[in-house]
Amino acid sequence: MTDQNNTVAGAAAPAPSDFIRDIVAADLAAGRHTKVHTRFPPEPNGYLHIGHAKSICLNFGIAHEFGGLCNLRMDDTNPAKEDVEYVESIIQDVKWLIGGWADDKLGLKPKGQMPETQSVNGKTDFHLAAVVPSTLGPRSSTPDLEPFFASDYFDQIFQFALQLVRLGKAYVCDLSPGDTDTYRGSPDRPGQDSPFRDRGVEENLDLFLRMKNGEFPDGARTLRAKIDMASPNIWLRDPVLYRIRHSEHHHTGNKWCVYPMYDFAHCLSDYIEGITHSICTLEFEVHRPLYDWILESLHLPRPLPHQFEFARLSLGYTIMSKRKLLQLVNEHLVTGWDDPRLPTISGLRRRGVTPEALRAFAYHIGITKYNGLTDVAVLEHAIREDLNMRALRRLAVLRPIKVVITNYPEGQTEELDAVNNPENSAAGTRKVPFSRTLFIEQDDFKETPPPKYFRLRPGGEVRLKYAYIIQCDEVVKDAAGHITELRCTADLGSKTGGPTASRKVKGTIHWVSAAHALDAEVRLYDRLFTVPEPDAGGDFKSFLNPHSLEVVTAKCEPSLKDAQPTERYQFERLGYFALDADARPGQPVFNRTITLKDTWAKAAQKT
RNA sequence: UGCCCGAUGGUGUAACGGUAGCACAGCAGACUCUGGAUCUGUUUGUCAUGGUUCAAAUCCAUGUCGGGCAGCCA
Repeated sequence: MTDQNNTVAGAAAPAPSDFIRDIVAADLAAGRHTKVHTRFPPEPNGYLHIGHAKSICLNFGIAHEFGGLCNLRMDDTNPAKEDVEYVESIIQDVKWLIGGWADDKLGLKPKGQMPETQSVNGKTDFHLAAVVPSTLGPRSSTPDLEPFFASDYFDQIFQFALQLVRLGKAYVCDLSPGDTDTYRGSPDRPGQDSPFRDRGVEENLDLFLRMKNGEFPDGARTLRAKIDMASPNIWLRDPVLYRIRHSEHHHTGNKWCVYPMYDFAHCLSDYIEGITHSICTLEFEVHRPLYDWILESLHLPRPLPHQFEFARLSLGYTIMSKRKLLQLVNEHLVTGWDDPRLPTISGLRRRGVTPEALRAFAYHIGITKYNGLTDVAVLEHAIREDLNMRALRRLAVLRPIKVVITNYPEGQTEELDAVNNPENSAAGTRKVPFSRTLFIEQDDFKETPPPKYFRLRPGGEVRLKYAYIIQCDEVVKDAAGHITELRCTADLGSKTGGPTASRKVKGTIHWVSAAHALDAEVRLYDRLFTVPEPDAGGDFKSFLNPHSLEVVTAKCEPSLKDAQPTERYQFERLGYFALDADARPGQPVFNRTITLKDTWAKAAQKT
């Protein structure tokens, strides 16, 4: 059943529609499944990025819209590349992204729970059902839950391999890695049968067991499916199912020295968990015949999962390859996996992007089989739209220049009312202190302004937001000719509610009272790369933007001393900012999540 | 020169044989104590050629272009 009232980000948006959801709807309508069950199966060999976010939103979105479940599963069949650090980050990122939206669709399992052996239609079968955190009772009686791990199924997968051998559909091959390559042929040339292809079942069984028992060194033998070495599909040319790896696994320790390959483990993991729709990216399309072959060869008693593929996300001016992201991290070209310049979920979170914005983005880009390049502007729009509604407005000056209001009494201070969020009157107002000496933005004054510039200029007027209209009388410079101070007079009647308050002045600028200003470190981020497709060719690192981070000390209105990490701020006329994890009491650090749209900057640039 | 997949404005997507729509971007204007937000208007598109049909973005054929596949990675 579809639920048309479901929305993506909690915002009023229609339920998404795409070819995969159409298939799910049709399968449900035709009674092929009574309940959808998807899964999100990352390999814990890196942090999740926004491309994974697309997949998470798809898989959990389907579970959400069709009343199903989505299992979180670690696809951990390669001990060499995986680590618990990644497992933990993945759990955190998934929970954060689906929080408040699809928490009740997150399929987990009791900690340590393994698949159960059951009998279905007289056949031995393995199954591991999902548990959803929110469906559990009081906390005291709830078991600890954890994600699924493909490595928890190594026993069952091994049994399935044995079964395949008994059926004469798999054999132990002694070919070296190099020879295996040679025998495989090439895309336009058929392969050759391995000389070990016709080993008897008993010999295969014996050898495979001995592989498992550690009798052979790494790479000495493999277990291979017996399909067709002449198949036009490379993946059907007797693919390797198991390889020998004497190495410790982050989840199973030293229990195993043979590990199943992705193709063998994945379809069986899907089956064990009762997955109905196994959704992955396009590069696995050619693997689908193998996925089906394995499952069908085993004559399994329960309904089989089916694989569907969609195009992975490519986003302008960034990279999505986990290998390359790892390289940036390892070579300290960024501060870590959660560097706010990275497209990782943890980086975006640290930057101040909300899960709602990411979900809205995922909704807007859609799901297809076309490999396109998504304009970053789509992401930026989703972030701005979300932050505009929730951010508290504050006054902060990033690059200060001193202004003295010469007709304002020395030592006097007044508290002016400022609106917290014009999009939401419930956010209320706050007081902002005003005094004789202020800071304004350097950009808001031009000694020789360009055409259509309507900020402050010598002899010109501008409104100070929430305060007075001021006129610039004098520009004070140091010996080197740098402007050190602007001396201005205020129209003392122009304060909000005052007699001349309604005077029309073209420009309104932000300001901070010097005596009351709070210093804050502000990190200004720009795109990490200088070209739209850093991945397209050449050394991606040569396209790194040398100006992707600029750190300034800003002058902030005093209320910002109480800034909260969960809160989002708009520094008026500048952009959206969030408190960074590096902030300490009395030493705020803000990340600029994104600038405000700046049509003036664009117009000024054109000339 | 094998197999698989794809192609709709600048970008991303919808239209499921019957008026080519939406979003972003762009442009123009209105409004504004944020050159923000909001509102209005607007430029631009079915890869090509045939065929089927009263009717084709949609079905068929051929071609062109793009992506993927030769890890004991996932």
